Amino acid sequence: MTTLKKVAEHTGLSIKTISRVVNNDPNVNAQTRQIVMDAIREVGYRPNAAARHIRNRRSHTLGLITDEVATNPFAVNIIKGAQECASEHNMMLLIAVTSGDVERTAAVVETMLERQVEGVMYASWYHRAVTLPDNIYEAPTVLVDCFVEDHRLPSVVPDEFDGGFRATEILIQKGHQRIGLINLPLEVPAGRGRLAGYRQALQHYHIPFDADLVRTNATGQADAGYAEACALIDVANPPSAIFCGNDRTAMGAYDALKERGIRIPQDMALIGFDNQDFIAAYLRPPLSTMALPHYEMGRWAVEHLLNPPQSAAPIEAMLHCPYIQRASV
Amino acid sequence: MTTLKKVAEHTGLSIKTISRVVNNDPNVNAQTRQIVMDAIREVGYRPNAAARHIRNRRSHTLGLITDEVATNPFAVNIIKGAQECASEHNMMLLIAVTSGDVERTAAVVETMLERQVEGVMYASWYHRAVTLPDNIYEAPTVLVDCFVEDHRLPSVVPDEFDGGFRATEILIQKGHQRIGLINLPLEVPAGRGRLAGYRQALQHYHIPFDADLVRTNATGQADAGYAEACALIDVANPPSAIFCGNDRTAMGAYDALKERGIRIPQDMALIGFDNQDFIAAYLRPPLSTMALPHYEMGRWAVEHLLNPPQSAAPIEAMLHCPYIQRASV
DNA sequence: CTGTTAGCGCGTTCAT
DNA sequence: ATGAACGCGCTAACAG
Repeated sequence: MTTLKKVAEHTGLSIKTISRVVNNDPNVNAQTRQIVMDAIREVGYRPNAAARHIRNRRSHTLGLITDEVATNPFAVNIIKGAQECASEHNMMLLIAVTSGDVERTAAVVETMLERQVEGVMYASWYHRAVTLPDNIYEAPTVLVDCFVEDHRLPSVVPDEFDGGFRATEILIQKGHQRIGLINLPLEVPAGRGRLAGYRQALQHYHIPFDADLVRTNATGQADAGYAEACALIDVANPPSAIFCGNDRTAMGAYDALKERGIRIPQDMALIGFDNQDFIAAYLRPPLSTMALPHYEMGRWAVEHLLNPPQSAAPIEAMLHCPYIQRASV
Repeated sequence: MTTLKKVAEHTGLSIKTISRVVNNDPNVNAQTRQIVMDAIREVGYRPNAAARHIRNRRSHTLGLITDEVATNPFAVNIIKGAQECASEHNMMLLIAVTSGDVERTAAVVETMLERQVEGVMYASWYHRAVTLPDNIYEAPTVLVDCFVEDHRLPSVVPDEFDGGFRATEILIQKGHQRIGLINLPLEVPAGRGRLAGYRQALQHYHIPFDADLVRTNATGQADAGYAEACALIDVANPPSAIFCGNDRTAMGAYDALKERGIRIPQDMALIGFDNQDFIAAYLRPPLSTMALPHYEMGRWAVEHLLNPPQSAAPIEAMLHCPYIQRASV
């Protein structure tokens, strides 16, 4: 290993002078600096981050724990957002996957704490309440796409209500008056929030709410989406547009409509939610949908960790879900 | 911060004795050990990984650099495989995304080197040749799902040839004699390897090769897959089965077949490649396909870093692509 | 079985 | 502008 000492011996200067040069201390003679720089290149010196960490008491490290996100294509942009933001702030990311297991999470947090991470993020692959081990409170923490029941930890999640409202509004503004909803189960925030947004939009535009037009995709999968779409088509007074609780539901709905020769969007408009990679864009016609702000949540989390607000109560940030216009509306 | 010293003062013992307990040194009196353990709990001592790193000269850290994999749902299982394997070996993963930019990669490698990573992995989101900065040679490195032209670095990639061979063989064993191929471009290893496997299988089973049955999906996307499938259906003597170079191609082919009322798999068998999340399983009927061993490549890379073979020449490992049987064959 | 000494690579005193 | 000495938290080597 090449150390400051090596460079010092190589130049006949003191360790401290080398250190000054490495750290851009102005109190160094220009000539000396040049000599040192040359020597550094020559011997191939590289600072030792661990030693610096010990002295400066800063690890320049953030931990990112995920239940399954690293393994779930769905939410992987959280990693990208966090990583890029961290990198802009000279921080590195330590990652770990826990499969949501609390004990495993505790162990992972423990090792991160031993490494003196300056903050930890816990990310879920879908918006939900999570159970976390106690030791996570020992580090500054931000929850990404999830929250704890008692809201003792700051978190950043998608604004489901607003997304539901705007998805419905887009359909209304296209002239639709009967709008079906194939919702996600009410057990998840996405289901509750999007439904509430849907109802609010209806009310705002003076369109009566019709319970026959609201169905639930219990599994969130494409096959159930197919079944619910069929049911929706078969009601007495069928809708002219369907707001699908997620893109997989829409994927199933596409099949149902195509089988019956119902054209999208001419005969039936469809709007999805999630902007799920490799589905939304590749469906035929490409699916218009509300995007989940994964990348932005990742960034927000790092930003918040590096720049915590003074406020006493932990924040719950709700990020905007942008509309991705394609060809199904 | 709680240090060994604190615990030592708390117990009246020497620092070294505390250290022994923490490190499970057998040379400690059982009673002393108990006293120390209690004290550790009481003062909330936690070892400092950076200090250990300096002393032991081991960082217990591996770097994972990705061009876009962290951001690309497609290959994210590389992370999961690497992470799990690392974790089993008491190592943590430092990750970085470089978007394939060589200078950025050089900078990232530099910071990883400063942190004395014990190895670095460079992962690509699809099998291809990559250009890497010189400093990557300063750390033990494994390339994942990619390789350098001169093969100076060990790498692990999918066995494209074998996958192509077996995909074709599966179709043949189902009784098909005329088998179409919508291949990926020959510029990528996947295109070359899968085509070679296809031809080899044909030859092995004494089925003549017919150039009319081989088409190329230039973009690898679903819409081009649709077009090529249409073309294949329209040849004079059409195939009874199609081997699609990737699942997105198959996704497009599904649309082409459905439009024409051709049933899958009764009228036309379809086999994909990649086992792409949220596509293969959700297509109707679910797509039978060859899975890319992303998870396994991630594991292999860590294993190789932690347990490098003695051989002089860098290995290029080719991992098996398992057949995922669903309902399209 | 336990403690002392030394030193990992670095940066902060405080001198010179 | 430069350097000597000390200490960060930890462990290896060597006493005792």
